[in-house]
Amino acid sequence: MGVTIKEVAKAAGVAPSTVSRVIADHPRISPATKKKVKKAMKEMGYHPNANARGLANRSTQSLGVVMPSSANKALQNPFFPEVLRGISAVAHQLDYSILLSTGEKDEEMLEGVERMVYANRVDGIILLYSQVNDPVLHFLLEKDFPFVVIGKPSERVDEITHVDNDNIRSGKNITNHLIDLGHENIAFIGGSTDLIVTIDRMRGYQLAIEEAGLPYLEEYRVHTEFLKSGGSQAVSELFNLPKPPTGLVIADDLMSIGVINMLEEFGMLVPEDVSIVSFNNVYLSEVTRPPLTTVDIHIYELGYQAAKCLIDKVKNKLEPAKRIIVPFTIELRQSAQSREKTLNE
Amino acid sequence: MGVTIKEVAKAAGVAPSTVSRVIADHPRISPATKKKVKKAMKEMGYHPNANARGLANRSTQSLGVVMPSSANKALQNPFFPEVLRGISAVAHQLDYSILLSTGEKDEEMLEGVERMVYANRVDGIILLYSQVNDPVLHFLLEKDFPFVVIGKPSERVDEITHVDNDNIRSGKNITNHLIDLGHENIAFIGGSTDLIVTIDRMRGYQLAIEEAGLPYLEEYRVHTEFLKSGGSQAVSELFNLPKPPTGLVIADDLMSIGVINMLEEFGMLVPEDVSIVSFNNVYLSEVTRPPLTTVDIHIYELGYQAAKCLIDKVKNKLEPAKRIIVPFTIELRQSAQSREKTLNE
DNA sequence: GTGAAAGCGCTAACAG
DNA sequence: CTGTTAGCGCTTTCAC
Repeated sequence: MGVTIKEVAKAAGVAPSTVSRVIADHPRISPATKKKVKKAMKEMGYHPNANARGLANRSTQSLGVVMPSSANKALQNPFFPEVLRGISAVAHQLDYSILLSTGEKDEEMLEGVERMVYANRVDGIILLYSQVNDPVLHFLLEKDFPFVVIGKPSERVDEITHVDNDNIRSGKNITNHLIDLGHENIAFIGGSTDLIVTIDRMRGYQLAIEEAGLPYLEEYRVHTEFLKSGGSQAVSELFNLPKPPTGLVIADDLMSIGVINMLEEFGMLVPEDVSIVSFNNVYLSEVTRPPLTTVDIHIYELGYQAAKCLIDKVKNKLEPAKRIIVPFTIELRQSAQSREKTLNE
Repeated sequence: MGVTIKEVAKAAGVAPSTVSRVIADHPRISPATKKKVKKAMKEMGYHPNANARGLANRSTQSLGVVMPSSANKALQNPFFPEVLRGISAVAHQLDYSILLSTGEKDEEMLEGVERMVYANRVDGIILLYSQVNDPVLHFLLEKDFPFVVIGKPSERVDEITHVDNDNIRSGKNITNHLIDLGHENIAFIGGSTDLIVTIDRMRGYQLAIEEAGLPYLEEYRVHTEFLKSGGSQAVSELFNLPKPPTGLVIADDLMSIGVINMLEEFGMLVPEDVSIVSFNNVYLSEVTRPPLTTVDIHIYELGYQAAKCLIDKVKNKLEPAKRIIVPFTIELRQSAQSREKTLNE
């Protein structure tokens, strides 16, 4: 095994506790011994043992990150690597490790989180999703374990630190963009209504539609699992309505790509026949054809802020619950065009 | 903090070591005490402390997973979540945790791995990529730390346990598919030649081309960073050649999607004007338009096998180096069609 | 400013 | 089969 603190101590001619103090950058230590010890550490290639440290001061310097269940294909959404990038950045900077947890089924996920918490493997946890009635959330709440969620918690919003976008407002804004382009029949396509993000974005859509005095129709709202076979049917039904939509608000870029391809199969072009706007601005949305008009939610920043909040919270149990709203911007690209143009073609 | 082994011992009226034995499922322990202890554990909500365990028996029950640097957009490739799924599956099953490491720059990545190793945070490491002259690989080799790579190591192939596909053969097969379809001018588009996977797939392409007596031309080989702006130019040059290709072998599905869109910009359709085949069979390749003819490399299985190998190796330092080749299959879809058809249209 | 000693929670001989 | 006794490597009072 590696060099231990004792060996360093002996080599430097001091006590182990002194070496420990040097590691911790203790104030009351003479520059001379400090230098001496540091030299010995370097020469011997000393590195503190995380386990021993953790055991001695009941902390782990690591953060748990919980991805959603991989049962659906949602995990393949580039959202996750991107948010991980943000988390990693601060973790690396502040010398934290990242423990990843996911699972095929919901039950497996809970098990994973329980293990992290019970075994004392992490100091805190970041939830990369938010859905109604989440057993993981309940568990964390019950154990009073430090955690933050990316997205808006489905309950106890004021007691749970979370980092989110204003999805209602962005939903409203992006829908308004379609309205400004002259569209009057605008449908909404989103994923599971168990996800808070879907709910919020649809709510924004609703607000814009109603404020503009346009019809907020049941038939205009489609909820389908990401790109599943059933999705194709749902979308086709939309276009068999007496008044098919000319504009689509879609809750996720990846879904948009799927929908665009479905539409093409039905012989409809985007944006010539139907305009599409969506959310996230993942990298793909820029290089797909047509490039997507989409809400940039600044995924990296979501991860970055969440990690910072969590570390604050971990270091100070009394840190109050915070809500951080990361601003969004709208990327205008080619998937949406004016209704006029649509008609003239 | 949580319940300790001592408290359980006292409650069950046995010694701590007995409790420890029960936890470890030690053979020589009477069913009676075993039951008694288990009952106490359950009642008190006991969970062993991972740190203390690790410290006492110098092991961590966790695996480090190293993703490539996030400097380029490669991280957004659905390959990674998918391979993580495979790793997670066995990790969960065998009660291992997953420590994730990545970094913006190469240097940061090395730092991350060093920390994992030096601080004794992981028992072994999985490298999710393989490139030439990788400092991380060198470090691991030098420290003689247990690790496996997914892909083919750039050096010391026989000494390093790795899980890979036969990328040369798959490259050859899929190129042959294009040849069988009657294509004679076939180009190759791949990412960085620092990546072994690119090299192998191109090599397969070369073999097929040469075996068929077709021209293996310098101008037919394009290496471009994934979907970068430069990529567009490189691709356009390809089609300004005196004999532009009618078939494209592309080293990665995501790249294919980018290329298809570029081509469309130039007014060329896939597969009508040019046929495309590629690799990985990520979920997107099935729902994109056209669906991609691609090599299914069984990503999940790669992760699954890698994790198993690593755990074997961790448990038994003497485990010999292995090479596991995960078989590939070819998914025939619509992005490639016969040269005849191409001409007739 | 530094050392001695106790202990974090668990495991692993060694006895018996 | 089970209890006793040492630690694993580090931190942290408490003295000096």
